[in-house]
Amino acid sequence: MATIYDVAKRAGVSPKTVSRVLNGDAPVSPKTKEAVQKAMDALGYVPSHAARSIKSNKSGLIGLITGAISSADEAASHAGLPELFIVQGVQAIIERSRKTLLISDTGGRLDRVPDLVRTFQEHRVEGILYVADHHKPLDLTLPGQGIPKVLVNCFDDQGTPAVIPDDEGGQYALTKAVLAEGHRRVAYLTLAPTQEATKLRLKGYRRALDEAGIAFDADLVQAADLFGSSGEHQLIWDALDKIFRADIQPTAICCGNDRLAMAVYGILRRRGISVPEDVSIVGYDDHRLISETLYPALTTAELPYSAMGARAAQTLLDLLSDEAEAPKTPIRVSGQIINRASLIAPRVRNKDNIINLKGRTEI
Amino acid sequence: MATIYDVAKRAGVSPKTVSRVLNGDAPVSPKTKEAVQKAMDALGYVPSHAARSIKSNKSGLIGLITGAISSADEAASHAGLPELFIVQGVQAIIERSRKTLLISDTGGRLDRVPDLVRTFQEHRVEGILYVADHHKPLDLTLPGQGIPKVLVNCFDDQGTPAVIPDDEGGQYALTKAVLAEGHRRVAYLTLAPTQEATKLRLKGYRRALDEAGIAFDADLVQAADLFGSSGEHQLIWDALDKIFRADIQPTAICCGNDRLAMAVYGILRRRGISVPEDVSIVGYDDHRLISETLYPALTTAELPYSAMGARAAQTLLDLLSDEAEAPKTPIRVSGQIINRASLIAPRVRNKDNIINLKGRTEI
DNA sequence: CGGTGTCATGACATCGGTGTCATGAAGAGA
DNA sequence: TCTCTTCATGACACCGATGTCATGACACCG
Repeated sequence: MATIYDVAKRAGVSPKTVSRVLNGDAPVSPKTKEAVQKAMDALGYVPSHAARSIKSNKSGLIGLITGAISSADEAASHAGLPELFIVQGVQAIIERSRKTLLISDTGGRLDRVPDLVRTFQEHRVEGILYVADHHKPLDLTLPGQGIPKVLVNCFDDQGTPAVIPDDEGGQYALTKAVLAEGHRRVAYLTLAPTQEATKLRLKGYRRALDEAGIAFDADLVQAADLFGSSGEHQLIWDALDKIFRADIQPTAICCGNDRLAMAVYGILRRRGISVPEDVSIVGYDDHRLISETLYPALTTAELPYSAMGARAAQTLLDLLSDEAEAPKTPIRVSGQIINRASLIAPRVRNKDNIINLKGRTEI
Repeated sequence: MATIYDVAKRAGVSPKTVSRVLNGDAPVSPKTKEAVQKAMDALGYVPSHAARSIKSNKSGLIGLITGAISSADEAASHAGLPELFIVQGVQAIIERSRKTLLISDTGGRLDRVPDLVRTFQEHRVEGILYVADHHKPLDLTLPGQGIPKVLVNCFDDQGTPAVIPDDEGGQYALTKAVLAEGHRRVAYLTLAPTQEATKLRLKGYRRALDEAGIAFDADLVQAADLFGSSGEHQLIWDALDKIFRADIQPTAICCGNDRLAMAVYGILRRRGISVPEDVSIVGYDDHRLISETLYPALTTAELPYSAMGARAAQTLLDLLSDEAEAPKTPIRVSGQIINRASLIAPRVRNKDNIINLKGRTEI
C-alpha cells in the first residue's frame, strides 16, 4: 500500500504538503494541489488510519458489544432481532458523526466480555455501547475503566447511563386501545413473570384498567412464556384453558409478544375460535415479520429498538463531546401502537356464542 | 492511556524489555518479568493496536459489508435475518483466527459501498467479505483493488470467490421428502420467478418429480411472492385458488419460504382447510422463529446461512495465508431437511373430501 | 586465567502520518 | 530600492510500538 512518502516523491513535494492537501488545514497552491491529487490517484493512495490515530491519540472508533450475532443456539425467541434493530439505530447516528463502529459479539457467553473490552481498548475506542437482548438488569460490571459507556436495553445499579424501552407506558397505551374498542374483559398472556418487561407491562395493564374503572381479575392474567422448548404449545394451550374458564369470558387477549400471539392464533383456530370475530388479539414488539404476515394482521405495540439505539448512540456522542452530563436515571423510549386487523369491537355475547372449549386438553 | 514508555519507566527497564514481556519473543528474567507485569497492572496498560499495526504493516482486520443492519425500511421479508446468521458464521471463524471483524453497513444503498470500502482501506483490512440479503447476482464491482474478497449469498461474472446456498439440491431433497410420504400431487407456491433461488429450486423440484416418474403439471406451480405489500394476502389467496382448481387437487404444498407458509396457514384455515390433515405444507429457510412457533410446526429445508458465513470466512482466511487457491466457481453449501408436524402422509381422497373452496374470492 | 559462548538487556532506527517552526519568495508600503 | 508581511513549502521531531544490533555480565572450558 502506497504511503504519503510515495505520493510526495511522485508529486515532487514534501510529505507535509501532501498532508495539507489531504486535510486542507493550510493553504496549498492550486498547481501543487493538482499535482498531489494526480499522484494520489495514480498510486491509489489511502491514508493510514493507524498512523493518524497514533499521532492524534484519537481513534474515531466506538465499540459495541452484543450477543445478537451469535445467539442462534438459543431459543428462537431470542433470535437476535432486537439487538439487530438496536444496532441499526446506533449505526445511523454513529455514521453521521463520522466515527466507525466496531461491533463485537459475546457469542452468548458473558465471560467473554472482558476479552472484547480489551480488544476495544487496544483499538482505543472512545466509547462503548452495551446492547442486551431483552430489557433486564445487567449482571456484570463492564471493565474498561475510564471509557464512557451507555447501556442499551438494560441497566445497572451503578449509575451507568442507560436507554430502556418504556414497557409500562407501552402496555398502558395498548390496553387503552383495546378498551377504546369497547372491550371490558381483557385477558393477558404474559411472558415470564420474572422478566423486567413483564413486571412493568403488568403495571401498565392495571393502570389502564383502573382508569377505565375495571376491576383487575387475576384469573385473566396467565404466564405463558415461550422458551422455544417443545412443550411451549402445551403451555399456551393450558393458559388459554384457564382464561376461558373465567366466570365471564374475555373478548380480547393481550399477548406478551408477537411470537406468542402467533402461537395463540394457531391454537385458537384449532379450537374453533375465530380471530378477531370471537376474540381480539394484540401482541407486543411489532415484529413485522410476524405482525404483518399473520392472517389477520396483528395489532401490536412497537418496541422502539431502532429509536433506542439511536438515542443511546446520541447520548454517548454527547458524553464524548462534553455536550451533556450523564443521565442519572435510565432514559425511557416510547413506541407507537400499530393498529391492524386483529383488534375489533367485541360482539355481544349470549349463551349461544359462549366459547366452547373444544378439545380442551388435547394437543 | 498509559504507553509502553510509562510501563518501562515504572518498572525501571527499557521499553523494548516491556515489549518482550508482552510478546514473549525473547527471554526475560523472571524478576524483570514480574516487575514489568506489576507495572502494567498498576497502570492498566493495554498495548496500542495502531502503533503495532503501523510497524508490522498488518492490521489483523477483516472487513464485512452487509445491508442487514439497516434494512428495516424494506419489506419485512428482507428483515436482515439471513445476513445476520451469515455474519454469525463469519464471526465464529474470524474470531478463532484472532483477527477482528469490522462490520459496515450499506443502509440498503449500494452507492455507499465505495465509501465503506475506503474506510476499510484506511484501516488496512486484510480481506473483505460482501454479504447479500438473498441469493442473487452481484450488480456492482467492488472497489478495493488488490484486497482479497469473498462474496456470500451472491456471485459475479468476474470470478470473485463466492459462497452460495445449494437451492437446487435443497428443493430437490425437500420435494423428495414430500414424495417419500406418499404424495403424488405436490403444488409449489414460488417466490418471485426472477429470483435466482426460484429458478434453481424449481429445477430441484422438477428433478425430484422426474425421478419419481411424476409428470410436471404447470397448473400446480404458482408465483406468490411476498413483498410486504398490503396486497400480499390477496396474491396468495388467488394462487391457492388456482392450485385447488386443478383437475386433481394437490395433497401437499411447497412454499417458497417459511414466511409464505405462515401466510398460507392463516388463509387455508380461514377457508376451512386443515394442515396437515387436508394438505401437508412445507416451507423453506428453517426460519425458526416461524417454523417452530407455527402450529402445527413446519417441515422445511434449512437455508444454511451460518454455515455459508463460516465457509466464506474460512475461504478468505485460506486465501490470506496462501493455503489455497481462489475457487473458480461458487462454493455451494447444502442444508438439512427439518421434519416437523406439517408434513404427513396424504389421506385417500374421495368425492366427500375434495376440498371445497369456501369463500373463494372473498378476503 | 583468558577466551568464548550464552543470556538478559538497552540504544537506536523505523513504520506513516501530523504539529511546530523555519525559510525563501513574492507582494505591499515607504 | 529596501524593509515588512504574507504565503507556500519544507525540515524535523514525535506519537507508540517493534526489529536490529550492540553491549555487559556471567558461566564454561581448555
